[in-house]
Amino acid sequence: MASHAQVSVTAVSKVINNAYGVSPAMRNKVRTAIDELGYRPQAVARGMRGRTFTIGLVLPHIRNPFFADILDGLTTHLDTTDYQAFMIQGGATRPVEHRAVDALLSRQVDGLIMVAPLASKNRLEHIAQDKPLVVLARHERSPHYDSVLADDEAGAELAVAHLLQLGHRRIAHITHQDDSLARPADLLHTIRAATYQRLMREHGLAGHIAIATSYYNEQGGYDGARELLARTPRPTAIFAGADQAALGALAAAHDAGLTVPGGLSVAGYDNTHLAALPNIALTSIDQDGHEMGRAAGKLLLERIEGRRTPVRFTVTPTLIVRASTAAPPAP
Amino acid sequence: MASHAQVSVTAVSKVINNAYGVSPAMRNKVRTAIDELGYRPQAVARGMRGRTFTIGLVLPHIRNPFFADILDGLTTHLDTTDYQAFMIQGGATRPVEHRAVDALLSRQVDGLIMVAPLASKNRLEHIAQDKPLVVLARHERSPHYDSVLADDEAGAELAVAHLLQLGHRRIAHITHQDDSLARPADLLHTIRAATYQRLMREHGLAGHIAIATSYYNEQGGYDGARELLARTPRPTAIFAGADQAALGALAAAHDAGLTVPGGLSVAGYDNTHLAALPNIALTSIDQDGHEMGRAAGKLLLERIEGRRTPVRFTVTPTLIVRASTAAPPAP
DNA sequence: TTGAAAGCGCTAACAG
DNA sequence: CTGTTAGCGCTTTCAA
Repeated sequence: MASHAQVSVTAVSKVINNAYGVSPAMRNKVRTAIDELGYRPQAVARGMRGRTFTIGLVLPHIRNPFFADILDGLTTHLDTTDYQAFMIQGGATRPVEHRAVDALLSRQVDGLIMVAPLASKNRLEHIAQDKPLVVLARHERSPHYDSVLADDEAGAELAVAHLLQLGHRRIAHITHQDDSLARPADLLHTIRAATYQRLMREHGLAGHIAIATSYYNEQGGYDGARELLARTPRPTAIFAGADQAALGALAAAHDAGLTVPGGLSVAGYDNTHLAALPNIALTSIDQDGHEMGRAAGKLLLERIEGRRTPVRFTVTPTLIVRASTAAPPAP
Repeated sequence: MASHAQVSVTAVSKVINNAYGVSPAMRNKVRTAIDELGYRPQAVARGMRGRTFTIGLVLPHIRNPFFADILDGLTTHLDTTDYQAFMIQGGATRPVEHRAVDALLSRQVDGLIMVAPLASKNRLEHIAQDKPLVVLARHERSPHYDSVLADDEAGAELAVAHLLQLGHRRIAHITHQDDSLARPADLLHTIRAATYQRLMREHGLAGHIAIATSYYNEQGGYDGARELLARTPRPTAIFAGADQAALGALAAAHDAGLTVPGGLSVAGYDNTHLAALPNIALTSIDQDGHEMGRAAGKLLLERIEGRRTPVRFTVTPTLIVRASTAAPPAP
């Protein structure tokens, strides 16, 4: 490349990096040669001295459409820069997540974004020690990494309050059981479940608290709802901690011969695209994944540029009412 | 690292690569040091001489749950090896896909898997010239890369034949419009649409052929179905080329006041998890994405190991009948 | 069986 | 403003 342009490799490097000390003539010569050869700098070699312009995105999995919103937001921001995001599946267990992070680090990414990680806070701080890190959807405060999160307490409150206002008293909840080493209070599903319980108690409904612990996915929602609907007296509303689980709950209601919302009200969380489909029409909590992804990208690049002080970016969720919730059936 | 073990870097390299010419004693010494230091070789530096043990997976997007099946299958295979897969979003347009591939190549991945790429066959062969490549879901034959695909003609035939057998005559189809430079006949949505037309003609129903050209996603299915349902006479069945579009079609039917399957039958394609939900209960074509992902991983590693002859792996789809299809309403 | 040495393609420090 | 030089952490000859 350098020989084709008849200049030094240094010159090429400087042009590519927009560094000081290059004459316009030189710049042109190099640019021309780059175009003629279709030359692309090898990110891998650049990485040995400086940056790879690569950031790693650790997603638990790619089945939840909410993560697609986050990715889109991140991409929106990154498209204005030289950085590229690579995704890797963190999986459902800590060893797999651990391996995924190692894989990213050994490939010299410039920074990491982890979505709802299972790792302990210790481990996250360990990672943050030598790589810029932004953590999404975890509530702990760390001096070493940035956080992007939604106010899950406010969101859960919106959902439960909505059901209470409709007149429901026997409101049940489906929560998630994971392999995390985080403090429970820092996990979004724990917060959603705790808020549900708090509101029930505040309304004198402590005796009606009913929680099914399964998973934030379709099967989990199905199983959880089956269990809840088998109880006596049967709940008149189910607040599922995630839309994916709510879909399963809708299925279980259907199989139990219950109409929604006539026989059972169902509310979800995340406001994924699917919730908006008319024959799903799921009341849900919107938390703007696009904005969260965008913010995560912005914060990470700031950190890569050298910021050391931690930043916490919070999104305020809103309630989206659809046809899956209504007043309870007359007793 | 080498100094800690009191051996040469060469020795370390050999141990890590299980190369010949290392005594058991040496091997042990190095292993011990590796464990003590928690040492991880830098994939990036390895990449400058040899492999990075990284493969790139180019997905159009991560919103379609079918791609999650493919990824799971791929991961299943890769977990038995030293390779790691990184995903990158190829997007809806060729320039974005092009950029994604460049990003992967400049990071020295050892091989590429592209799912339903938009690039021309020429461009794919160009890529395959210097990187092992496996292409999923495209039908052209190339001497330079491997293909993993489902028999889309057989699949579409299953769906349409099913509707015909139920007694439908006014069967409509929703197809996809993309930014691809491939030969139309090599694209799965073109094949599905062409097969639909062929079957209609073979059954003397050429006059009832009705195709809406939109997109294989929820909004596309909704818009396409709206258009089809506005025609006179109205179709009694819609075969959507993808489950995602079928979901939108179900929504449109709902909005048009049509019950499914009473007023309208709907069939999809891909048999995603959502199709199995009872209140979706979508008749669909299953094509085992898990197996396709597994095969793609296997073929790519073979190619990385040196295979040069092209391989074509085909999956045979099956029909999964659910409650969204039934006999047409009496005229 | 071992290790010294020569790069891989780049960036950063320094000299001209 | 430009080019020379010294590595980055590995793998791969090639001598010892």
